[in-house]
Amino acid sequence: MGKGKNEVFGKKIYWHSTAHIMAQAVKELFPDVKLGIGPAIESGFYYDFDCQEVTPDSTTAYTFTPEDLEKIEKRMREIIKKDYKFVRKEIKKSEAISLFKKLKEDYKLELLNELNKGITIYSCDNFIDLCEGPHIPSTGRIKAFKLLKVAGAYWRGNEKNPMLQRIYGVSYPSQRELDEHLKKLEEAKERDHRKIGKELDLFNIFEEAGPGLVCWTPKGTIIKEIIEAFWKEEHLKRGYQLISSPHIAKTDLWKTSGHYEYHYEGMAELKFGNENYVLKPMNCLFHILTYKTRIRSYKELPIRYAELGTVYRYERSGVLHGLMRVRGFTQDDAHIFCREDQMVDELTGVLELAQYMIKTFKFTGYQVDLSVREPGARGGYAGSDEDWEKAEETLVQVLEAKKLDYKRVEGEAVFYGPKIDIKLFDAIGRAWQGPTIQLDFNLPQRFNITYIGKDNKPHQVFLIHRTVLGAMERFIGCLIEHYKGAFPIWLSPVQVAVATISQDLEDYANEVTEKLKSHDIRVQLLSGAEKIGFKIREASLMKIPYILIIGKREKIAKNVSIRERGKGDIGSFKLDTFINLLTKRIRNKD
RNA sequence: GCCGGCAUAGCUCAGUGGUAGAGCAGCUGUUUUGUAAACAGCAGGUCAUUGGUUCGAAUCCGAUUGCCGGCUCCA
Repeated sequence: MGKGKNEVFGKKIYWHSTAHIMAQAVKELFPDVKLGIGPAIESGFYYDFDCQEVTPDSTTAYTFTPEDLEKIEKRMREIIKKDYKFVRKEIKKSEAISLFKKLKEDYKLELLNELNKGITIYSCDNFIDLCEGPHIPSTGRIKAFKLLKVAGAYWRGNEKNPMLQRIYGVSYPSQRELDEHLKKLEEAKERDHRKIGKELDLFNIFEEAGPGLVCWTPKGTIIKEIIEAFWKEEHLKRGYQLISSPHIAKTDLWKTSGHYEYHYEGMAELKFGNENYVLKPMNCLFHILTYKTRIRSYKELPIRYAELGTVYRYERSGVLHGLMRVRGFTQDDAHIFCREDQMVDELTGVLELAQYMIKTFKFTGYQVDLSVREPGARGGYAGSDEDWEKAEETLVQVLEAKKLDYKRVEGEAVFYGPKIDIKLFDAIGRAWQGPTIQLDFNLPQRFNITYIGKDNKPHQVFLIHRTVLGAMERFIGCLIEHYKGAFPIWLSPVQVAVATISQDLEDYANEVTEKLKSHDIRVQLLSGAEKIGFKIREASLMKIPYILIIGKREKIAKNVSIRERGKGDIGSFKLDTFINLLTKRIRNKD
């Protein structure tokens, strides 16, 4: 299947039909399961099953074993071989209700309750399912499939509902395409930042220290520091002022902001002397206090405070994931205090900076979401309807001016305002929120953040919270997967390995190493008794961009022999020539 | 937090009720080397923790912790 729009559509039909075949097989093998839903997803399909009745005496629901999956696959093959037709039928709601009542499909009945017209069912041999369709004509069209994993999933995604068993799978019109898909999944594992992080010795998360708390190694810290230095430089260029704030603040401050009630689960409170303090889950309050240290004139605005601020949030144990979701992380935070007439320029500036970051780090795939309110939802949101409408209008204006493809997502906004979220993808296609630009109608009110206007009267400021990377941990996690550990030279913890062929060449190798160091190049000398092949292998596995081979010939000619990552031996050069080439590449973030 | 799986040496992994294993890494020695792994020896483990079953547990059962895949959550 290609990438054309029709074919993508076809893929969904193909996968959805395979989900039906799977449901049929499961129902035949486990007649007491109740069906949930079985849609096609980004890459494949799933179907949810309630297994409570499979073992009616047990207090816990039956769960599918790997052996069950094999049995289900076997049964699916038989159904496919029979080449049953998928038959579509439109029926009345009342008929549908009595049909699914008879079948004891409680979940289908629940879905039916919310449907009014155009109710269709699909049958295939003796299997009937409530389904909008469309489907492929017959089961025989499925040529290759595999069931991949089984997982728990709440009915309708609500944790108050029963947990169903979800089986994931994928199918293709040929074995070759299926094999390619499976191979891609295998290859994606090689990009996993947790694996690469260990191999390249970039970071650790110690059980002894606590889950979700990252300890950067010397190599990881180099990467982090370089990114942070770059970040600071770019912010100063753009009129931001750097500030820095402590890790804790009095609980009362978080009560004033409203965070205390709302964010309680994720916030850690501690006794500090005789008073209660909160371990900061965000940096904004310190920025606001700094703003409020004096009366501000309209002439001073916009004020842009930026900080690489480390925050702590209690994330539930099941959601932690390497560097991508942690409990302590450094936000590349900034707060912009501005007037309404400055909003468009400020938002545009932030969006441009975020795009510049993405471009500099050479991210190709990302997604832009415009997160707005739940339609019709009234309570629980700060700000007036008018505020929200105007804010959305402004955000749209900015996005369209930048000609960005974006998706409007209702209900994704936070309670205090709408936002633009930029999502980065990991190796297996999971989206992680990186940069975010959020408008805040809440804090300016609660803290009475104002400026004195031309009219000599106080006006409420417009507050923008924003990150252009997201958080250092997550951003570097995405970077590792994006580069597969082969960082561009400006970010590489070790930029050059100097490898001697025999130990009597150490003098010249030292001379080369010192010269590189004097040009601020990060260099590692491999001067041990090992053979050159061993040293090359070591340096290659560490993904060092350049390896300089030092042998007798090089020493006599005062040359270095160069191996470039991904290219191999590129020949002998004068050291100065190499340094020029290298410093240019570093400068250009090539 | 929920569902399922997993946890053996620094790393990658073997070991299904009867004395804890390999490769790599480490240390010591030999080798002095020309573009992705030289050779030998040595050392290294309360089998995550904990309770139970058993004459006997890495192995079977329970609890806890952590990790993995989902779900939910995520200012």
